[in-house]
Amino acid sequence: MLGDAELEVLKVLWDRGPLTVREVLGILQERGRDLAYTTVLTMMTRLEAKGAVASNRSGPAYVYRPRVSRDRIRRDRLKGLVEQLFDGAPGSLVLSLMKSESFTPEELAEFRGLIERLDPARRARHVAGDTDATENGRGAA
Amino acid sequence: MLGDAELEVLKVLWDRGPLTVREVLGILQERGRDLAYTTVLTMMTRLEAKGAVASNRSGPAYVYRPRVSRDRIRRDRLKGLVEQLFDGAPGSLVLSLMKSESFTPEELAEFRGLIERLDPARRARHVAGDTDATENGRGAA
DNA sequence: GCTGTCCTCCGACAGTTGTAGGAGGCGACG
DNA sequence: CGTCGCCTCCTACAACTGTCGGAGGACAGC
Repeated sequence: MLGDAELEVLKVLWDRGPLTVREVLGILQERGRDLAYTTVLTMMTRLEAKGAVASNRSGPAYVYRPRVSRDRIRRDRLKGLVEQLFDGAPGSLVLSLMKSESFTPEELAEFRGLIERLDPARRARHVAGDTDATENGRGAA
Repeated sequence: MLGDAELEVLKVLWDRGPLTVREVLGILQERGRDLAYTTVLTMMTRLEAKGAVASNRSGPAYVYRPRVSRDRIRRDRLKGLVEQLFDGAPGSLVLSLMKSESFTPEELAEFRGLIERLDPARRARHVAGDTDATENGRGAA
């Protein structure tokens, strides 16, 4: 759905809050990304058409803000990848990643903690129902 | 790089070994995927142009076989996703996935084993404290 | 030898994405 | 008042992807 360049713009909005086209352009240019003003404008217009951002006129220019969270996009991409290449089994993905990436001891510790929390059979400690419902429900459609 | 339809064809080749265009077409049609012969031919030709498959004439038709492994594609996509959306920190991805997917006890056990293998130094040590995932860049701490 | 059946090659065409130019509106300023 | 600068809108266009049709070669069977 979202292309690479579109995502790049969306990421700027996630990181730096509501911004105008010119501001986004400026930030991207600081990073060495050399684009025309209208290119960024097109990206943001398309993002709005796709429902990924919203805008409201404020002063001379429109100000855009994200309408989808980074977390939602992350989950969607992850889910797509799992279904497309890992037979729908997220565990395969994790295994694949663990085999091909090196993790810091901190990360490993974190995983350990997470596993503890996810596996009540193993350690029936206080498994607080911390299902962080950060966003709208996992609707079907 | 590879589009969805191209990947679909490649997956058939991974699963069912060297095949002709007509055989791939047949398999896809069995799955309810209704395509023209030439469409599949185009996919396979493009896959070959991209180096993802190889072919050799054998009898009346070319027989195609994968030239890139499923594992390679998996790793590449995973890496792309990590860089694009998880700040280059594979740990963030794993955390995200673990938070939003439910795993079977078998998978969790597998992860545990994997963690042990990846971090032998800490094998016996139990991590104290609740390292809260602040999700910034890894290492460099 | 003509026809039917496969196979490949070439070209086409629409939709998406990345990139941008030019037209036209509007307020600031000399 | 004319011009500059900034903003949006519309249009364009190339690359990539998904989808195919028709031309043309090779071989089987009548």
